[in-house]
Amino acid sequence: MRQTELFSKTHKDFPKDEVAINAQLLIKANFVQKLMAGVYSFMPLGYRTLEKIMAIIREEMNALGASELLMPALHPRSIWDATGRWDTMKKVMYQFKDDGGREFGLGTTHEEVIAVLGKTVIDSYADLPLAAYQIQMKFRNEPRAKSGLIRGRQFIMKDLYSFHADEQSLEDLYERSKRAYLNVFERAGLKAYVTEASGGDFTKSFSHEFQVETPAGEDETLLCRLCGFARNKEIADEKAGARCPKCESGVLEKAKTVEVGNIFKLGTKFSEAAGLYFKDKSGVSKPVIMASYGIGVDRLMGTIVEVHHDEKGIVWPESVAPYKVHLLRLGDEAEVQKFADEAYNHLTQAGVEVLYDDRPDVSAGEKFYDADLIGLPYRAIVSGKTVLQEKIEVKKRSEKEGKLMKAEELAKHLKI
RNA sequence: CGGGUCGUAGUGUAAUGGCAGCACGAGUCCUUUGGGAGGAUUUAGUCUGGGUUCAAAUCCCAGCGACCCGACCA
Repeated sequence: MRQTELFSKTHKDFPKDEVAINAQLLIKANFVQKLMAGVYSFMPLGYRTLEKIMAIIREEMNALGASELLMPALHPRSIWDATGRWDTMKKVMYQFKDDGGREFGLGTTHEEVIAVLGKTVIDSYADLPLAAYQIQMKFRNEPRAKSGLIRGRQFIMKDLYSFHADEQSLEDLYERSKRAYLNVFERAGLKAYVTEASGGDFTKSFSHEFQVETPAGEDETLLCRLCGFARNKEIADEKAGARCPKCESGVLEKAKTVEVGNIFKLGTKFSEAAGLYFKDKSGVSKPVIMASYGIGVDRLMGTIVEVHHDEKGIVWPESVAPYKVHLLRLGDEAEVQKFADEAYNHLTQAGVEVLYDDRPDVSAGEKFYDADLIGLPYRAIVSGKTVLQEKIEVKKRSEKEGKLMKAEELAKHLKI
């Protein structure tokens, strides 16, 4: 991508109202723009990062045997009345009427819709288990949107729903989903703690949250760094400083964390409400057992920035960086242009994702600042100096010193 | 939803009742090009509505909006 063609421009100043680091950096580097509190546009660089994150999520969900689908954001009141949640979720659901007086809500979550869909594919125990997921926009009337991408009124969520004939089948997928979730977060550059939390209205057992430690977090989690045990502070009987109840040798610490995912056993509440039943082996009709599994996709992006940045800007993990290499052309002389164009073409054709700062009349210093701010994993420089040696100067964002190499060498290096 | 802070050019800021100014950005021209270059010139603003006053960006009231603390958070 040539930067002269990119629908994006960095800002010289931090946005004055933002305190959250993820909001400051993502807006300054123009990965996102705020339309109103808790509602963001994803600019080309931000959208590419989102796509990278979504690709990781898709791989892990598909590996669980789940099918991807897409449900509507606009829901009729009737499906929410069936579960009684039209009233109980009044405060968080955007609800409205059309000119004819019909009532609608914008989806806060999709248990109601998926249960209805389940009826079209599930008849018998032989159809189970099944799992389906989507990556879609959710709407919640947050009384207080805050912390940039961490808590929005409109946000992107991956929601997976699973359907089972018995508890054992549910337990099996539930445990496998924990591993899949940890894979997602690890691949995105985050260490997540599987955290015991309240099971909510639907189950007596715990639900599980995936918490990432960062000062920007709005949750408080008691965790044991020794064995990785973690419990939401809201339900914990223990206090900070107490011995870990799991490994019995670590000490529990209170940490600020961001909840990037959660998994819930739903039981049969939604299947019963929607009339989602299956025939077991003896021909008896039973409600399908369900579970739901969520990941806040854009919240995950914000959390990555909270964890991976320095005083100069973002330091993207390679797995989610919008491009792998930021190629900077310093100087507009014909030889430099030609050499830089060739390097860009070579890398691109070799399959390397390159953002090419081909802007004319922009000082070297400004290009350096922008490159540090945007935070791609590798910076490659072409200038009068490097052209003389017929090489480019390559430096990792996370390192101080670069070295000269040919474009072919860089392409080869990145392929490994 | 309670409490607090705050709304001035595209962005960041100054002007504490008396001519709305500065920097960056953007446009044009010239010079520059390894860590946000220099000169010349042009451009653009007081959130909305009401009130007080000879006079309001400034004081008062209301609304709208942003951020922070709390409450809330399938």
